[in-house]
Formats: sequence, structure tokens, C-alpha cells
Amino acid sequence: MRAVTASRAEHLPIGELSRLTGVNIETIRYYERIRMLPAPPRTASGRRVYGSTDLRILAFIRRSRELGFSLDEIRTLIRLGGPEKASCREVRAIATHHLEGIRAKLADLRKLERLLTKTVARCSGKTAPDCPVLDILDVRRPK
Amino acid sequence: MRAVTASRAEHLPIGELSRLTGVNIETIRYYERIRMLPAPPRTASGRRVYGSTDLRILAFIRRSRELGFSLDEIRTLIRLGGPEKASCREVRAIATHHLEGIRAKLADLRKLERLLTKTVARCSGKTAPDCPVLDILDVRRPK
DNA sequence: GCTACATCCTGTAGCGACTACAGGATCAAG
DNA sequence: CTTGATCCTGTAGTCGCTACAGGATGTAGC
Repeated sequence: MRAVTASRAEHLPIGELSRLTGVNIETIRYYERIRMLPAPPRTASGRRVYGSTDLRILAFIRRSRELGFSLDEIRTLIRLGGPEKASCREVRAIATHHLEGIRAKLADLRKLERLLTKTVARCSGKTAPDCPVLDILDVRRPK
Repeated sequence: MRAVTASRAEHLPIGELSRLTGVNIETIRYYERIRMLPAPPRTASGRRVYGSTDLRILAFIRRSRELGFSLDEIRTLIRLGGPEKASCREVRAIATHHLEGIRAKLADLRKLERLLTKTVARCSGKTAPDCPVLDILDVRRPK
């Protein structure tokens, strides 16, 4: 441990930020390149130095990604929560739109799950010529 | 010289195959490049000529993609259903594994849906400083 | 035949969201 | 002073397409 402790979370090297947030080092640099994260100050030798704000933002990005938001949506959310705080209505609009997509996917997956479950249950475990899995995927099924 | 015509679904140009299967022309050529589809014979001028087998395979691929199988999984399924028909057990293994993935995603999405629904419902529509959507995505929330 | 337009060809580059190197430079500990 | 961990930049690969550019060919009407 160094003089500046993790409790203050200042002057974090990229590896530490990676460990604390669970975001891959390469991904952090990638986020900087595409301007998801502000470019941090550097040491004399050129190493990135992060602070607690970066930690917060990166953790927010990670959590949002887990929830399936795109980087573009997250960019907007961060902007809306930023210095010039915007209407919660806009934030809600993004989240609601996202939710609709999730519900559609959910419905699709449920159908698919039922179909595959039924089909696999019919599987004899014998030779393939009339394997129901191959059958159900066959041309004769209309979309 | 188009004397030899076995059936209606023979000698399809790529555009026709695309229309019949709903698979984009560029995607068909892409599939050929990555060897998902066999390279078809060509006319004297170099245009691809497809037959009913290609139609069947491509439709199978399309359907499988809709069901969320990866191209690699589909390749295996096609091989298993091909000339040397293999055990249905192998086919079932692929489908079952795929199903597990689907169930995991399904559970995740259900959780997410509940979370987002609750959060959006709490949204006041006023200014953002304590917008619950931004809150719930915040660092302070543990995973 | 000529023209217009549809369809086809190859090749390359782009998308999102990373991930994986190569080939160095620098740092912290023993 | 040496070792090994960590860091740097830059480029290219992943998956499953999609979108051109810039031609060549096919088909229909006049």
C-alpha cells in the first residue's frame, strides 16, 4: 500500500481502477479513446492517474452495461446527470424505451425456451435422420 | 444455354435466393466467404447459380439464427444432419447447452425488467438531481 | 443496334463493444 | 542492479453482418 490510500481513492493507476470496477484495463483505455471517459492527467512518465470521480463514472458505466444499455445511451444518461442537470423526464424516456426493448426480447426468449424444451424432450438419443431438433429447425417450418 | 431445368427451384440467381429466404444478398456472399454455404457453380459470365439444396440450407441457417444459434453451432448442426448422420445425442447436447444460455439470459432480463419498471414508476418527471433512474444505476448500489 | 436500368460481381471498410497482441518504457522490491 | 510487474502506444482480430465503390453483365423497350 502507498501513502495515498484506497479509502480516498485518489491517484489510482489504471490497474487499480480496473480492479476496483471490474472493467478490463484495455476496455478503460478503449473508453478513453471513444470519449466515454475523460482523459485523465498523467505522471511525468506518461502513466494515467485516476481519481474518485473516474471511479464513480466507470462504475456507473459498468452497471449500466450490465443492465444492457448501449454506450450511446449511457453517454446520454451521464450527460443528463452531469453539471447541467436535465429533466428526469428525458432520463425516464431513455429508460422506458430501453425497457420496451427488454420486454420484446423477453417475450421472444420465452417462446424460444418453450420450443427448445419441448423439442429436446422428444429427442430419442438415437441416430439423426429424424432428430426432432434438426426437424424443428427445418425449412418446412414457416417463419 | 438453360436447357436443363429439373424443377422450379433450380438455377436461382442470388437475388431470387435472397427473396425466397429473406437473407440479404451481401449476407449470402458473406456466408460463402466464411464457408457456411458451399460455393455454387457460376454462369459463363461468373454469376452464382443456386439450387433447391442451397435454398434448404440457407433457410435452415436463417431459422437457426432467429433462434439465436451462433454460426458455429449451426455449422455443427448442419454437419450432424449431413451425409454421415451422427447421433441425435450430439444435436441434443448443442440445443440443450444453447437452452441453458437462454434460461440464464431470461432470468437476468426478468430481474432487469422488474428493476427498471419500479424505478421508472418512481420517476417524478421533475429535475434530475435525485432522479431514481440515475440513482439506481449509481455507484452506491452494490452489484 | 442502342439505351436505360436492374442485377450481378469483387473488394474493402465500417458497425458495436470489446479483446489480444507486439514491442517497448518504467516502476517497486530484493 | 536485476527481476518481474505494470504501464504505454498502436494495430489487428472477434462476430455477424451491412454498406459502399466501381465495375461488368443481363433484359426490355424502341
